[in-house]
Amino acid sequence: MKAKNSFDRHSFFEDVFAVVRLIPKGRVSTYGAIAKYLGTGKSSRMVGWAMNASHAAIPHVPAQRVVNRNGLLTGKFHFTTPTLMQELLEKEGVKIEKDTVQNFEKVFWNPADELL
DNA sequence: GAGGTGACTGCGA
DNA sequence: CTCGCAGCCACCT
Repeated sequence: MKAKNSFDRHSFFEDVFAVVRLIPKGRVSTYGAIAKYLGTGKSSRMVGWAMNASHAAIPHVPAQRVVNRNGLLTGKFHFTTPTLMQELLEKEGVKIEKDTVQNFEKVFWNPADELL
């Protein structure tokens, strides 16, 4: 196939990036919430996969604010350093313990609830 | 163009 | 909370 990059056309990556960038500082969201908001619904994997390309997104996407439904920093190994994700969140006021967001229900930000 | 992969989720136990 | 199973779909080779 042609060597088409994700940026050759309007892909849902951009939609994911747009939503993630809307996450307020000190808040976090989940892949499922974003997926549902975008309509991908059950395919929350696609959100995670989209985040895989977030490093190349401009402006930068605050992927550290996106965790799985358990509040676990599942994607921290995809950052520059495995500790960067936690450090960024703590710097924003989000408490992290054992790679898990503390008070997750309180800092959770649901796009389908806030944006719609 | 078929097959493999994955930063996930929901449900049952 | 943990463990296991199945479904899900865009992207890459």
